[in-house]
Amino acid sequence: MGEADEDEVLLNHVDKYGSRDWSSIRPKGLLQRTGKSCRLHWVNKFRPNLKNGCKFSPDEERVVIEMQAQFGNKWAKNASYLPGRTDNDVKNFWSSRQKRIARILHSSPPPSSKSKSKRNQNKVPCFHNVPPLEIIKEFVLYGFLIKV
DNA sequence: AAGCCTTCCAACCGCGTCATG
DNA sequence: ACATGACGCGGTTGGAAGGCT
Repeated sequence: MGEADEDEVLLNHVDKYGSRDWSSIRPKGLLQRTGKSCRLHWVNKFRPNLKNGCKFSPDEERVVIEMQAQFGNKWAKNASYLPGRTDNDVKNFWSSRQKRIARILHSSPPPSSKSKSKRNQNKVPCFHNVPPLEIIKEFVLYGFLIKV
């Protein structure tokens, strides 16, 4: 079954049974995926009013930063303040932003994130590849974070 | 043109919580 | 009260795509 077919089955199922009945999908033989996997896929791709494929606006970035400062890594909660964004979206956004800041500040990346490519391990972070405006922006945002 | 590097995104995994029997 | 199964969340990983050297 192709990916498009799987999506169609998933959408039909949600249409019929709603977005809370995930465990019955596999037993019914509709899909080989677990209910958990189906739910995640639906939430991240098909949930109504999703902003698919567009980058975070400056306003959205600001909200993420403010909410993260207020609630911490409560991505589902933080995402609830961003219409059309999922917890995964917010989490991914924050994670890549943290890596960028860590690189800019010459500090090592977060220890928990296992570097996926060994070739990056010896690379010294530097400003050379970062556009000046980006550096300023990140420092402004980082300064805001420290202050909060 | 080719290889390297970064970023973005989708998905998996483990754990906590909640509902049900 | 307890066991079990399902859902939801947060951390993490891996691949694709595009930019850079």
